[in-house]
Amino acid sequence: MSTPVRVRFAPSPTGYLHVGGARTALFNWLYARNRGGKFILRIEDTDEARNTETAMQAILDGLRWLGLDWDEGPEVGGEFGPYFQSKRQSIYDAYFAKLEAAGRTYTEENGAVRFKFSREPIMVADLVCGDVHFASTEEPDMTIRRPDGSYIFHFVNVVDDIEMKISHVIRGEDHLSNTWKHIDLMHALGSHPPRYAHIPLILNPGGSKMSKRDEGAAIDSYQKSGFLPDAVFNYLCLLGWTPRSEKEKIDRQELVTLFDAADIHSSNARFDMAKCTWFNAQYLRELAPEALLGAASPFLQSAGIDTGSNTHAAVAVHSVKEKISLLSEIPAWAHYFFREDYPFEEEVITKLKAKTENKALLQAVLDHLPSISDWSESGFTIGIESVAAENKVKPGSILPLLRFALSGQNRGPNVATIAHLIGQESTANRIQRVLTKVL
RNA sequence: GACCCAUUCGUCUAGCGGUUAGGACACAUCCCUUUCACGGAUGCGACACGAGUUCGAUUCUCGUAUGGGUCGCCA
Repeated sequence: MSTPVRVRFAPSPTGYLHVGGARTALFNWLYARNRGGKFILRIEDTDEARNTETAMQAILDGLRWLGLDWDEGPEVGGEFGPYFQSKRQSIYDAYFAKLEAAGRTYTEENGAVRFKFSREPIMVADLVCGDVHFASTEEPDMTIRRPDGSYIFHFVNVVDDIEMKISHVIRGEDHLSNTWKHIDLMHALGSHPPRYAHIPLILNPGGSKMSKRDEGAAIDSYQKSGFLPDAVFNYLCLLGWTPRSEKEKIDRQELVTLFDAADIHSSNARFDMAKCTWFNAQYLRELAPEALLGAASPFLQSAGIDTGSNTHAAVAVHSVKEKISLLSEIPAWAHYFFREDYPFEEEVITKLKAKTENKALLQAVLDHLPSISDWSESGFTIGIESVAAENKVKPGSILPLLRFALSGQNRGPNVATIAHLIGQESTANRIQRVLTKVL
């Protein structure tokens, strides 16, 4: 009972990191961290024709982005390496010889080799699905080696799990039906099978398997659309697993503490982008101004916004934090803090032109501006209140006009906040410009 | 076709024989409010179906239906 926990994520570098694969990695990682075990990354690149270096980097990048660090594997090494199946041929040859010696193989006419099943009933004692019984009598013997001497997934997967002393195999439920074959192979090789935990699949909103066309299928798309890794991490955890906890927003450390493979569900879950986005909004709101600016800067840059010289940049970006759910929304909500040539939304122009007194009110504000000596948010507000009183209107009649003048749009943070951040001079210039050119 | 897994609001789920079947997302309404949001409140909304076991089934058993998966010299 004291065997150390060693789990692995074993992707095949044929494309990108899929959301289902990412969650498999996540559960393995959580299990290892919870039990004080090792999380191993093994690259299953036995199919030369389909594997690429860029695909492998995409997988590594995706795991790193999610904060899933591996204890053994590519770039970090480990005592059971190499961690690329393409570099373990001699190990496989040795195990293959063992199987041959045991009389459990036979060769096809063209040179491919099959593993002779025991044809005994086999039970998979699954941590998630319970005891699953297989008769193992109908299926044809499985091919384990190609005519060219390279090995098939089922064989190398099993050999590596033995060699790397994997204690628990946590993988997608799509592997459950083949697990008896792996156990049969393990027995033939004289090894004890690891514990298995087959986790439910992530389905698209339509209820079928997530494909690369589905929104949210590729992990790098989350980064591109402005998700925070912690939010995606949290959401993915809750797809197929529920902690004994009332809340849903749970930070990484607490998830590690709470995680237990026994609580993993056995039915598939559909992916819901709206809820994932909600999680992101929650995590976004926790970011301090500087952290938010850091996270948002790639998006600001790609929108052509330069925040470098603006000393209020962090505060400005922070002021729209509660308006948005994704980092990618920030440029549209905060661009006017960083440039004077911001656009004016057409429908707002039309609305303002409809009332002739609007122009006079803006002029009154402009005239009053120089007499505001305290350009703090409260100082500005007092100034606006006095303009309102002089013109016998409520501040609520003036503020929307100002918002439009200062930002070009009809939504955003407090007008006082905007005015304070862009400064007194820019405020006057912006009102002046609207008066002469827009209205 | 054979085998395997599953089935609670639209979605994610709680429930582990007796509950007004709870929460979250989404949606709707109201409150707050200079806007947009946040937040708060309320509403909408589910045990796939049929037998059996039981004093009593969402919960246990068996069927049926539906969904998903596996049966590759892909992984």
